[in-house]
Amino acid sequence: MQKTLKHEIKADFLLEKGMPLLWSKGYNATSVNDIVLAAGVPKGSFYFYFDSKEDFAVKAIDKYFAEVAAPAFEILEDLSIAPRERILSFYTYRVNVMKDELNCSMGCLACNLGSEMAEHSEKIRKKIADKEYQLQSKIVQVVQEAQRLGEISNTMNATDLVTFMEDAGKGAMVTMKERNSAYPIDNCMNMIRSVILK
Amino acid sequence: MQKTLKHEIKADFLLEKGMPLLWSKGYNATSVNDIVLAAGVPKGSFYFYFDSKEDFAVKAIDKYFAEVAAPAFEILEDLSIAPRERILSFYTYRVNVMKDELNCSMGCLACNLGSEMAEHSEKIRKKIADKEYQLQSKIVQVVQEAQRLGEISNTMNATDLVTFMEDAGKGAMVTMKERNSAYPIDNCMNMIRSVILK
DNA sequence: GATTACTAGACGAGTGGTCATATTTTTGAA
DNA sequence: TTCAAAAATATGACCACTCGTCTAGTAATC
Repeated sequence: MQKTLKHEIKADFLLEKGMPLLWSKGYNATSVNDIVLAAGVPKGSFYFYFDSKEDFAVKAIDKYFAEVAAPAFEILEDLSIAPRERILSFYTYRVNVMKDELNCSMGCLACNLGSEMAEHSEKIRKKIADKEYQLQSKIVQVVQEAQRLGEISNTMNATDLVTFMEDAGKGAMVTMKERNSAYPIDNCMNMIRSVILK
Repeated sequence: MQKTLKHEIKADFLLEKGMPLLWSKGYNATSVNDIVLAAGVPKGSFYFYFDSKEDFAVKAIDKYFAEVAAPAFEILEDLSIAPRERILSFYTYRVNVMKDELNCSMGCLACNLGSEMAEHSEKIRKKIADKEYQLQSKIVQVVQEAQRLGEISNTMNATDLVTFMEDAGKGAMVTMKERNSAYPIDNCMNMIRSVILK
């Protein structure tokens, strides 16, 4: 089917209304009905704009990285700031976004869907793995730059370091949801600052 | 209802057969039917042994910590090993258990359910938070002991350190599932050894 | 015969997804 | 500029199925 501009705009509207549901309730707990209700659109229209619920989720992940994660990317690329400070500022931004969301309860869409769906949907798993790889590559570049400048010890492999930081952040988000507390991500931030990036 | 021994045994049998499903497929993707089918028990019986599916999950978490996590606890308490080595050995054991499970795809039951259900079921959230707190407390004790002996730097607060390690492990498990690879947990283990516990 | 242990099967609600039909928009020749 | 034909979009009833739960009943035990 040929996709017109109008088609794309309305599909995006569905995504805009449905993404928060997917984000906070997860894949299985969010029904197609919930999504069309939130968007004020008849049920039948959903399948005019998306092949399936799975297709919707994949596109929601795209949108999440394109919109929610985009401002964080910009920080990483701001050459007016020293590399190490850029990374810290990047993480601080992400932490603040998370804290703003509904009492620290939503976490990260990609992380949530990854944990819930990685085993059950290859399409979703691949999309998340792909997007996270892109994100990680950018961070690695900045870390390497910081290492070259001597801002960060260069005894560690940059990829290993970044993987570890990202994983720590992911886990901290899960714990945050389990405890209804911001302590895990604050602690994670402190640790990254004082133990990892030095 | 008065619970007889027989009742308890059969309930435990249901848990034994159902826990792996909950573990690998998650809460929403595991139906009561799946559970009774796996146990070869009539569907109607399920609600004779459990109040609800949620109740089943809570008890499965109990069983998980009591049985799957128990051998790891013993390592932590083995006074014949020096504290720092005890912690490393404790984490190594957990990593190996995870690697054995179905191509690194199952992760940790508590972590999985926490991520999926913390927002939707207060009972499940509390049970997980409670069990993880107990686990964390034990690790903290050993870390403090290692700090007292000078095996680990005592500049960091032990609770913060352990929270960070646990979170890093949790996140590494999610990434492991997303990538179908053991690298994240191996990397996490190396980082704990060479960066955190020193 | 009374009490307890257990179970079959049905219940209503909800699922993702389909489809025939209705409406709107676009098109292009008169 | 008009207007019908064609394409795009909208709609909600409907499908077959699964869900968690419960009730009414059978089987076992005392």
